[in-house]
Parts: sequence; C-alpha cells; structure tokens
Amino acid sequence: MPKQTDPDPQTRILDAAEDAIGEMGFAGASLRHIATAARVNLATAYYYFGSKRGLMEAVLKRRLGPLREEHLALLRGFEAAARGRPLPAEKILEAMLLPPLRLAAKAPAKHQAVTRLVGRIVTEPHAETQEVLRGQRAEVWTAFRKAWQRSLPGASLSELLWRMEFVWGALAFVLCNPRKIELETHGACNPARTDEVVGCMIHFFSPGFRNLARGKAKSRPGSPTNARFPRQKFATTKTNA
Amino acid sequence: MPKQTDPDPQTRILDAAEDAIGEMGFAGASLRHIATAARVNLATAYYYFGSKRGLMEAVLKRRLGPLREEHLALLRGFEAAARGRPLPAEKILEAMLLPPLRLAAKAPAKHQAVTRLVGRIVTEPHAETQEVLRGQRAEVWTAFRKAWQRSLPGASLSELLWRMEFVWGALAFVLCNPRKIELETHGACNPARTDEVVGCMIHFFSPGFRNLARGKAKSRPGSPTNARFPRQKFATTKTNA
DNA sequence: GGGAGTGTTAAACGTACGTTTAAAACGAAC
DNA sequence: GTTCGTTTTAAACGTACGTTTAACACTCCC
Repeated sequence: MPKQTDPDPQTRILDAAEDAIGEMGFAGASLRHIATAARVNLATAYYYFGSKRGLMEAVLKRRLGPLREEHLALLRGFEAAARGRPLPAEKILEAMLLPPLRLAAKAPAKHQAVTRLVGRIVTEPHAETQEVLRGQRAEVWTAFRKAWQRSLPGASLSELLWRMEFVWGALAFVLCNPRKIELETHGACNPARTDEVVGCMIHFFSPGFRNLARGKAKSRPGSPTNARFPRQKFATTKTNA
Repeated sequence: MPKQTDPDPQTRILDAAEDAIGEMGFAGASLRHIATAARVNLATAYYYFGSKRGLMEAVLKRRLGPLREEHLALLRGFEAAARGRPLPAEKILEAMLLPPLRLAAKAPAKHQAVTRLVGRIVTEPHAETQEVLRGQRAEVWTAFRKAWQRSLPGASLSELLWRMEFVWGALAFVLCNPRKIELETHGACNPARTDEVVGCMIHFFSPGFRNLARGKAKSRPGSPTNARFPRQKFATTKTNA
C-alpha cells in the first residue's frame, strides 16, 4: 500500500504528537516515540520545534486556535440572529459545547486523537501546558460569561461562574476518555454520537442555568439541601473537619 | 523544629506519593522524588511496595476504599431515612458529591494532595491505573444508578447514565485543579469552600435530573435545540463531517 | 552470644529520556 | 559544476528513570 499523499514532516510530527499525547498524556509521550510514529528522525523534531515544550505548544496551538475562533464565531452568529435580545440558555450552551464535540466527530473514528487531546489539556498537571492554554481560553471564557450575564440578569456572579466551570468539566470528561464512558455504561452512552451528546447536555444543563435567573433561591451553605425532604433523622451531613 | 510524631515509613511514602501524583500526575511522579520527599531510601519503597505500580495501587486503594464506603453509607443512610420512598434528586446528588469533596476539606489546606489525586485518577491516561479504579467504581456506580432509577421512574436509561457521567465529570474537574478555577474566576469561585460547592452543584444539577422524570421531551438529534428560539437564519449548526 | 528475621542502606544495573553535535544529502541559483 | 541554504541523518552527550543487588543495622529468641 503506497503512502497516500504523505504530508509534511512537520505535519506528520504534529499528528503523531497529538496521537501520543491523547494516548499517554504529556509526560508519557516521548519525542522518540513521536518521531518513530511520524517516520522521522529524532533530530528532525528538534529542527522544526526546538524542544519538547515547543512541540507541545505547537500541537496545542494548531487545534486551540481554530477551536477558539469557532467558539467565538458560533456565539456571535447566535447573538446576531437574536437581534439584541439575550440568548436563551440552550443557545449559549450549544455554542459552548458544539465546537469541541464537533472536532471529535471529524476525527477518523479509530483514534480520536484530537478529542482526547482537547479533553486532556484541561486536567493536565504540567504547569507549562496550563500557561499555553490560559491565553487561548481567557477570551472565549469572557465572551461566554458576558453572554450568560445578558441572558440571566441579576444572577449571582459566583454561581454563574461555578456553573460554567461545571459545564466545562463535564465536557472535558466526555472528551477525555470516551471509550471509558462507553464501557462503563455498557454501550448505552456513546460519545461518538455527537448530536446526541450535545442535545443531552443542553437538555440537562439549561434548567440549572434558568433557575439562576428567576429567584436567587439559594440553598444555605452548611446544610446543602432541604427542599422537598423532611428534617433528617440520620447523622447530619456536616462538612468541614 | 522536631519531627511531629513521625509516621511509619510506609505511611510517609504513601503520603509523599499522593502528593507527587496530585502535583505531577502518575507518569511525572518518580519514585526517587517520592522517596526523597518521604525521607526514605529508594530501595525502601521497593521493599514495601514491590514496584512503582504496586505503590500506585496502594496509594489509590488507601483512599478509594474509604471513599467507596462513605459513598455507600451516605446513600444507604438517606434511603433508610426515606422509608422506602424514592429519594429526591437533591439527596442522591448530595450522596454523590459530598464524600469526595469532604475528603478535600479535611486536607491541610496547603497541599490538597488527596483532592487532586481523586480528581486525577478519573482522567488518567495510564491504562493500568484505570483498571485499579474500575473495580472500586463499579459498585458505587451501580448503587447510584439504582437510586436514580427509583427516583426517576420511566426515565430513559441512556439519558440518565449520561447525566451521571456529566456530574462525575464536573466533580472531577473541580477536584482536579482547584487553584485553576480560583484563578480563572478571579477568586469568585473557591473550591476550598466545600459547602458552597456542594450546594451550588446540587442546585445546578437537580433540575436537570427532574426534567428527566416528567415527560420524555427530548430534543431531537440533528438539531439540538429549538425551544424558545425562532427558526435560525445564520449558518446551520450541523455536526457530522 | 549467635543465628534468624526484619528493616534500611549505598551502589550499581540497563534503559529511556531530552537534547546537541557534526556530518551527510538534497535542491535551487549562478 | 560549484556553491549555498535548507533539510535529514547517525551518533553521542548527560541525566533521570525503574529496578536489583548485596551488604549493613537492628531486633528478638534460644
């Protein structure tokens, strides 16, 4: 089988690095492994990217840039269509969730390198990696925060920010290890079916955002929940040590 | 400053390993670093734990065991108090979220090793690590799934499982890198305030679970949302490539 | 007091890592 | 055909890793 229009060595290295990172994490992905997978001499990777950190940054930037633009474009498109009215929760959620999940759907199924990569960077220990991510994320983060504040006027800022973090967390979890979810649910949940995931997430999260707008009915810290449940008899669920 | 009742070497190794894993991930945490931090000879770690994998398993089991029991005990306590009635969403959520977050609150603030550890294992690339985790998680997972099914009769199984995954994902995200959340929100969200986090998560997630019980009004795959939003003019948000 | 068992240590094993070097191969310009 | 800049290569550098070995301390029991 001949090589099907072999791309640049740089591209091959980036692809191999992406795959390796998705599979083994940043610390576990070695340049030797990446170079071998890219059918390239080890020093070639250094010729193009200077160092392992340089390669990692290039890998991230290649995906994060377009992802950021897609995020912003989708959000701006929704806002333009809304003609000044605040967006409904469903639309903001769709703009948050669709671009990363769509990135996954485009992957060639067998190895969802991009998917796992995007999911992984969010929980990556490596401090340097976090710095690379921060700049990209800040702009998107701010845009969505403003959209939410327009959509839910009078909502507590900290509660809004918490909810955004929860959504990102759930998204990252789905992206990070799709096969695990599929196994754990015995096939009932298949992260590859992007539309289903997006729809389910929107359906799940939007009520939680909406109930932030109306009242500021907030469960008191110290006894997290007492709605619809009589005074409890069993051991109290106090927290702090 | 004298050593304050120095614990066993084994315990020191486990503590140091926990700290290192939380900081640098499994791949990044080296036995030499751990042994030095535990003020123990490198070979001592091998004497007690046999190998790096053995140490990692011991680290996980030390925390996951009690965590699992706390999960089950809390859930059983709630169910006993409910006297056969199905639990409200808030209580099931509390039983899911409180034990891991409480583990974090007990940590000595400075280095929340346990917290990050528990958060990290959920997204850890290392395949072996996942196996260690699976057994522990399966039992808790099943218990919560049954509780949800009692609480939300007639709910679609796959949609329920998806929601559980989302909750775990959000929780893992909070546990994994609390400092990042604090920075990103400029201090508005502080994961160290456990009660606030639990309350906010319950308040956020419970409506999404409840709306699963009533109707099975589900957004169609292919056009994730169209509720409360007129026909869109801008480029369609089709997904699959 | 002298083995036996347990805990601890320094030192080394081989391997893999990130990185660098210097030389070879290549392609276009003159 | 030579020259020059770019790309690729093999080989080595030092370091750190996981792991093993063999010797050393320290009980405790007879």
